Amino acid sequence: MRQAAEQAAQSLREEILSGAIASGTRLGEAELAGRLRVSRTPIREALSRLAAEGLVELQPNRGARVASWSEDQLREIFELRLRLEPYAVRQAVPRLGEDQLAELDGLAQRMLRDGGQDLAGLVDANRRFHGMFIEAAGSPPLAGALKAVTHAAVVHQNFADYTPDAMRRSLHHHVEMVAAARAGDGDWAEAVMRAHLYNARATMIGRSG
Amino acid sequence: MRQAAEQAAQSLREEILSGAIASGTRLGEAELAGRLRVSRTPIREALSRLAAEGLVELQPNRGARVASWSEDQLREIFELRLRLEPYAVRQAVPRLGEDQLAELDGLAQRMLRDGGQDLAGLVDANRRFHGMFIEAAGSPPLAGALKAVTHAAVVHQNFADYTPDAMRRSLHHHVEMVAAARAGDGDWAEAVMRAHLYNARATMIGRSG
DNA sequence: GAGGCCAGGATTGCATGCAATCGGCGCTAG
DNA sequence: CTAGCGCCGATTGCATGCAATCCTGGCCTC
Repeated sequence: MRQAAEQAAQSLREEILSGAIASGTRLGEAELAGRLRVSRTPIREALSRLAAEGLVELQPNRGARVASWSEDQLREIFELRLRLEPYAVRQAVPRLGEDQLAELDGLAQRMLRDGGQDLAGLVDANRRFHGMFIEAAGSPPLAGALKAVTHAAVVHQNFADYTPDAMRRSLHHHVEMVAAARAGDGDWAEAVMRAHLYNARATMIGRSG
Repeated sequence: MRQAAEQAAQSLREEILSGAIASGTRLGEAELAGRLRVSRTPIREALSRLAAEGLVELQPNRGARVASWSEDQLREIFELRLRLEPYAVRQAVPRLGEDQLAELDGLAQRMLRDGGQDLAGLVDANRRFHGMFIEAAGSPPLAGALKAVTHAAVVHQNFADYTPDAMRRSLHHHVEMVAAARAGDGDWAEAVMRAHLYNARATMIGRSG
């Protein structure tokens, strides 16, 4: 996987994770090849990878579709995030530099100020916020496991379902997490992340899926 | 990923997970294509997937190598297994049928009887043993996360480093886990798995890597 | 009128060919 | 004798072509 294929994979990943391509959408090789201006070979390679990451589902001789999740699976995904992501945050806190803290702060403030008006922007900022902690934890295996779990649709469908109260709580959690990180208090940050995820899970489970 | 590519991926996975191909080994596309009797295209697709799974490392224009792990990463991998695998066992226990219990029992007994003489056989049986619990947990996201974490070399290098005492404990843990599962006692099984992993980790950390 | 079947078009799966890049070796200069 | 440069074989990356499979619609049969 290199240049063209890598780029194609990244583009698709981005589009799926941001919600630009809906769950269940069919992904034809020829169509993608035309759209991304490469031949089908790198497209196939990209789809292969995304399938291994769990973002798309491949059916033999029947092409690829953007993956979708049942409510049970979403519940399970939160269970796993609860076991991994607070841990990741704890590991990350002592490793965050001033640059990263500033960026996290910026993201948290921006999300809070916008208040969930711009849903697409929120999804993206939220993804980057969580991603930065995972990255900063500095453990490829941990990052891999979380990538296998933290799927787009979760984050995305999620925000669409938030009540105003849940949304407010969520946005304030981000800010609090940055404060904890800046204070160098891993316990605190970990606890906030845990609360953050329970809040998200409750929102999700009470409703559709 | 379908027929030839799928088969190639499975073959390679098997060879890597069983330790037949050592960590760091170079995987040339042409060589693999010749050995597995397919063209380079499905090989490339297979390597792509295995890279996403973390079993091989792809360097642009420089081919693929079987992944290897630093001691820090191995430590981290155990940390993650400890967070996921006991949970998986707990979920699995109430879902195990008589057939599966019998198979688990057979594996545990066989490993115990052999006592670590046949290292390759042990690695394989151990992999199947753990895999059955993960499978039985019935959660694709959990299985995915654990796959991203439970790499071959870990299990493999591991057994090679076991002291006789640690080996004995490990093999008895398997038997005890089956007893717990048969008793339908998820708490028990979970606790045994936790002990099992701590035992493995201690073995690994005290020594090289 | 409904259900099954067959043909045509579309799509995937794989093999092959060619351009681009990399690594190793020998050559030259200092 | 050593360090740096450039060429050449080897390998990867991608595009294209062809065979196999699948889906869709229209038709025939009951």
